[in-house]
Amino acid sequence: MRYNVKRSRIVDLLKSEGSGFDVLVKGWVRTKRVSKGLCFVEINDGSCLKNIQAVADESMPKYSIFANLTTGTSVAIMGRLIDSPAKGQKFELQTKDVEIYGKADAGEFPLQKKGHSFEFLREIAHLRPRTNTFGAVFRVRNALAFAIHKFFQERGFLYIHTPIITGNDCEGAGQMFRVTTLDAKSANDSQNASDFSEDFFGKKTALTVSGQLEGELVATALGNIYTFGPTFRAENSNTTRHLSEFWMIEPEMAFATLEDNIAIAEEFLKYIFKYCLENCKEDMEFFDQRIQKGVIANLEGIIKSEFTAITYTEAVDILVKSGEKFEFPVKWGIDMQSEHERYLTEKKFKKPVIVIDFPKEIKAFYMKVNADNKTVRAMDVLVPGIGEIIGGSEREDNYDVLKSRMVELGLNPDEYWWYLDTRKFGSVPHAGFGLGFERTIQFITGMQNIRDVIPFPRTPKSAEF
RNA sequence: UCCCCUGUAGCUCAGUCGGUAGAGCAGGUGGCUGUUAACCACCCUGUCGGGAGUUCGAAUCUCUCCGGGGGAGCCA
Repeated sequence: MRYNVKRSRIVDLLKSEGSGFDVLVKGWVRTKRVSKGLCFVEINDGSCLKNIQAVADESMPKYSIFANLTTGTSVAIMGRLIDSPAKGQKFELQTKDVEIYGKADAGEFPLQKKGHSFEFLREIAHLRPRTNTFGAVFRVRNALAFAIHKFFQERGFLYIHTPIITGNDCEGAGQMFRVTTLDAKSANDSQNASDFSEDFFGKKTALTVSGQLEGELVATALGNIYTFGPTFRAENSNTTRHLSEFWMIEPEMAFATLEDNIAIAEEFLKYIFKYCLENCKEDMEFFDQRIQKGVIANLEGIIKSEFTAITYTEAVDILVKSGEKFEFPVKWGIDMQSEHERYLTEKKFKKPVIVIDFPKEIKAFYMKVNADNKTVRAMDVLVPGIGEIIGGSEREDNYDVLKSRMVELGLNPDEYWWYLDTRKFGSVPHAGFGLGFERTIQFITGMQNIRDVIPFPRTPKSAEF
């Protein structure tokens, strides 16, 4: 179809100031309704949640083509944008011409006009972006990614790319995916013989479980940095909160303490929530109505509230005195279970809670040890429904303490010589945290399963598409 | 990895005491001048997840394998 009109995005047409002019729309047929000599076709082009309704009657030259369009067909519609005479939409297209790009057989196309279960849609992940819910999810995902960059860029943080293939094993953050060019058998042999000289990198390598250590190296030169990239965990986790491949944001700040870390985490979360509410209004209303009632009010409440920060010791105290019957009894020194986090965020405080100063035994080697020599300067930001959304800490900046912590936890300091060097040469106090990108999308949208906030989820036994 | 639930038409699901399967939607055909998950009528649709067993007879009971979901652990 050749016209002097440029393709318009539906989002722009529906916001149009006036009407009565010709426009060209390209998209996919969502639904169709036919009466005698009159047909309504709704087109969606992904630019927004709403469809635009195209109307034609028998006087339109290509009416039979128009009236025979089926759900899923890709089309170009040329027509006049008019004020709709019927209720339900402000504007509609009075169709003058139609062209089919690609048909979609009505008997075969799996997406119907009606709602589908998310389980079913996961099996057709290649087509699910064409649904209302997933269109909205991916638009919010995009906005959130942009908001994160915007937040850090406005504050002078530099976006740093840390490696995806990493040579330092046993980072302690979880099981790692091996990266090798050896065939499966010799890779296994090598594992036992710990001989990787034949392998591509000449050493044992894996996909990163965190960019933090490398992030620290750069932060101790450039000041404030952040990473935003894919992260991989080979854990056999089967939950609504875990993926084998997910995206993580890790800011790292030189000359910063745990208190600075807490302040920036709170400001950050409020900023990105606000950005999504303001820039994805229509999609957020959809989530509020159809996915989880109250998500908008919940986010608005959080933006206005002040986060509560309590120490681990205080948290244990609250839990012990709560009178709740927990499956895992609470006592100082244990790691907090989901049920404990839930109690704090959902019952006790009913908002995000920051827990700090955890026992050093249950936290990572790089966290700064407090003066009491029992706890470390860690922080977990817990939110209702999801649990831990941010995990961070002030880092141990004392060379000797860090080295002995590594030994305590069974790590070989020689393998981290480059990390230790930052404490040897011009060491500075510094802090940072990690934010799970998908968990944040879950929290914002109210989507229950993490597999439904990433286009093509990777989970144990599942890597189709 | 552990615990629980689940698998019936393309989708969502019903199927009682064990007697060989059904509804809505989708799809097809026809009808209807403005529909909004349009409506009305008619038509089509099944290795009841696979295998084995109990039984005269299994969607239904038992065992087993596979898939899916939820919870837990691990974590973000």
